[in-house]
Amino acid sequence: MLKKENRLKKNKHFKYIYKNGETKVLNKLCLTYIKTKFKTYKVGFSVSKKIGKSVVRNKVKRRLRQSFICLQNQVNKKYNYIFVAREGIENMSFLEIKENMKNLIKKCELLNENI
RNA sequence: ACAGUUAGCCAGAUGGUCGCAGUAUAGCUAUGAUGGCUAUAAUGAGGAAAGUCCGAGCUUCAUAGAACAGAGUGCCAGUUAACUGCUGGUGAAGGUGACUUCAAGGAAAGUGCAACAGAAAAUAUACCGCCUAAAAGGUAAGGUUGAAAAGGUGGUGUAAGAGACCACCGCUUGUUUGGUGACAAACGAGGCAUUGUAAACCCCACUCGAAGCAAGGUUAAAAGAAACGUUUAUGUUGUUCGCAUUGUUUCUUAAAAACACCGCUUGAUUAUAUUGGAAACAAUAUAACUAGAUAGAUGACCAUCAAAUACAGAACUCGGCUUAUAGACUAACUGUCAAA
RNA sequence: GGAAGAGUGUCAGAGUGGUCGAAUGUGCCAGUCUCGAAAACUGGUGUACUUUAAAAGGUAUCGUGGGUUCAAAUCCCACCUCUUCCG
Repeated sequence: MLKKENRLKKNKHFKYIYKNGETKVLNKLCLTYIKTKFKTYKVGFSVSKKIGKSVVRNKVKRRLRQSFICLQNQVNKKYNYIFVAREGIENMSFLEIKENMKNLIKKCELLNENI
């Protein structure tokens, strides 16, 4: 799991990022990001009720978290991120999601490959 | 062997690497705050956690108040904290059977409804018919309609007919016996009057105050703006009475006006044994403490088990009901066929 | 987590248990009008299966499945889907 300080929690923060951040979409995964005001970066995940029942939603959320943990060290740490799942993601395997996330971050030019 | 009925049980396991949650212990740090970080330890979703359909605990709302309205239940006995639940029985219906199902009081307290068709839909003014020569009547056997037509079948009887009378069956009703009781059986009597519908209104008996952990409480509580109101407003399910509070509500800014902490998990708890009971269930003894999150904890990868998983994720807590469900197992019983 | 409400032709939306496949509007089709269109006016029109040479007919269907009733879109029960409200 992510550490507590790296999680987005407040509804207010989510609203702020949605309002002011930039959004990009790739293959049923959506990323909204903005420069951070906190000491470290923060990440949030959003999975809506459209995707399925609670079991399915939990599964998707866990896979998203796990994929982010794998990419954690390669990501630019001066930004806040929200990942939003779209319909169809429940049929993708873990590896597909991980690969997809990596490409999405690359597309936003936030991937720091030197570190 | 095949086909079934009932009851019960399991809900992938083991090992390795990384990672999460609260708890306990130790250390470091220092917040408005019971905070934050690191290490170690053991623990960490279900049989339905689901639907929210019933019932309770718990909390708040005058005194837990009054009346009317409203809602629910409905064979009998037992059981439970409580229930529309459960257990056993009675009756009815279904099945060859094991067995299963049932909102199963009252239509003789009253009101309503029964379309179309039909003579007539409940007070029979009787259409065709039958009978008396006709008139005026008698008749409810036969006909047609309809979901339903005024006890049924067979005889006696008659002008023709009719429970008018008789036998059997059904119905109503009385007594006796058995049973705690629902009810059953036996023996008589009536001579059939009074169709169906109460998951139509209703009557009878019993039960129900309301809202829900987003309940509600604790600490702290700065500045600005708007709306309503001056005995109104708000709360107490609907209405009336009665009662309580004295301002109430909303928005903006700063971590924040709770997004902190309590409520929150030791409980009608779980496991085992014994006793009582036909069973549901109850009593006693011993042992155990077993999730408590708040953008919301169980995941990712690898190996083995022939193969590999269905329905599905705690959100204050229990007892039921209902619905979803791959695969595997246990026990008892029934029918058919074959062989001995 | 808790509390309410809704589901009827293509779409919107009425509907006392009985002549209801079901008012009305909209959409679609045909006609009148016009040089041609629009508007207006008139008439028709749900879907599936079945039967027939065709017309006319028959059966089912008011979210799904049961029940009460002679008879259910309507009454009762269970389930499914959608919507709204409570910080």
